[in-house]
Amino acid sequence: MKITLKISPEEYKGPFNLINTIRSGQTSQPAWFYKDDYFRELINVAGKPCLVKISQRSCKKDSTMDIVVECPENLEEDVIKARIMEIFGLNDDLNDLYEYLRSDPMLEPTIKFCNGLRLFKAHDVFECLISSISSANCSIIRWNKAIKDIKMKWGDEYKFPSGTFYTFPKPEILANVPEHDLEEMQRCEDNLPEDFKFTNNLKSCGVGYRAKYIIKAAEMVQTEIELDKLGNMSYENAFNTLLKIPGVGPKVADCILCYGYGYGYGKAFPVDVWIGRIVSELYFNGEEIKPQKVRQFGMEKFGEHAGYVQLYLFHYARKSGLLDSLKK
DNA sequence: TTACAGGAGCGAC
DNA sequence: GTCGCTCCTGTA
Repeated sequence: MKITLKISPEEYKGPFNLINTIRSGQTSQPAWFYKDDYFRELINVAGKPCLVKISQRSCKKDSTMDIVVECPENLEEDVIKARIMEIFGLNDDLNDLYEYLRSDPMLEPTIKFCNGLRLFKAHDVFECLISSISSANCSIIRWNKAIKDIKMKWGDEYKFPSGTFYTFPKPEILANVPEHDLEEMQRCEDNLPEDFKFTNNLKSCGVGYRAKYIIKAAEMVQTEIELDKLGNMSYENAFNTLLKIPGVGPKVADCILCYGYGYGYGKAFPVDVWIGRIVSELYFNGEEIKPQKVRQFGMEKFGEHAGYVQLYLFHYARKSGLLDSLKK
């Protein structure tokens, strides 16, 4: 059945820009599929797979969101709305954030370049974990494609009037997929034609050497790591727990806490080379600083706003040309 | 064509 | 604990 609803600017604090939020490359999930003015994704709402389509009328910032939900049975509007509010960071108070950003001359310019940009939270923390592992040492385009490939190959397929969508596979599925084409070949008992292309393995999705990390991560979340409990731990505890997973270092762990769990972990400050260069340029006269120091600096200086500050600094640098100037 | 960019793992110190 | 090499793929 089909449910339509709206979320108006009066329902959240500060501006919201849907396109920028979805396309900002946050590792909670790949960008949603875009067609005919609507961004689309299959979301689990109250245990039901629903196709959620969202459009923000015209390009005007702060404009109302039009939402169409296709789901197998009737769902409370409030439940759907709460889920969407959570995913798009609409419970975060951006007026409060902007007041904070304006108090620092280095951060103040980020506001006009990132207006309405919000944390894009995971709708599936396991997907966020694997997305974040895949993003390491990799471009946004590449890891987005990899995750979409994984969903198509091993996710559950759901057909809706407006198209076919896939869930992110459960850990027990992903833990058992072949790592590379040799392993896939060994598992085939049939007589295959000589020129058969092996494409049902993780490496064929473009994750490269991270394939073995992904499989191991999928195993670990079924045994020693309980993703559901991470959200209730102290930040340090959750961070150290995530570091046990292969392929998860400090940057990836912070991304998972920031985008996967949001709320309590506003102080996570994911540091990649770009954030390192930006922080160095803005606060240390371009002097080279080690990532660990940048992380410590970010967490101490920006406190509970650290996650948003890193998001805003990166996009400000991208759009203002600062990033290009740092490449030289 | 080859060189390099991008985080994390790993072995050497 | 820190250094430097390696992993894979896309891009220049």
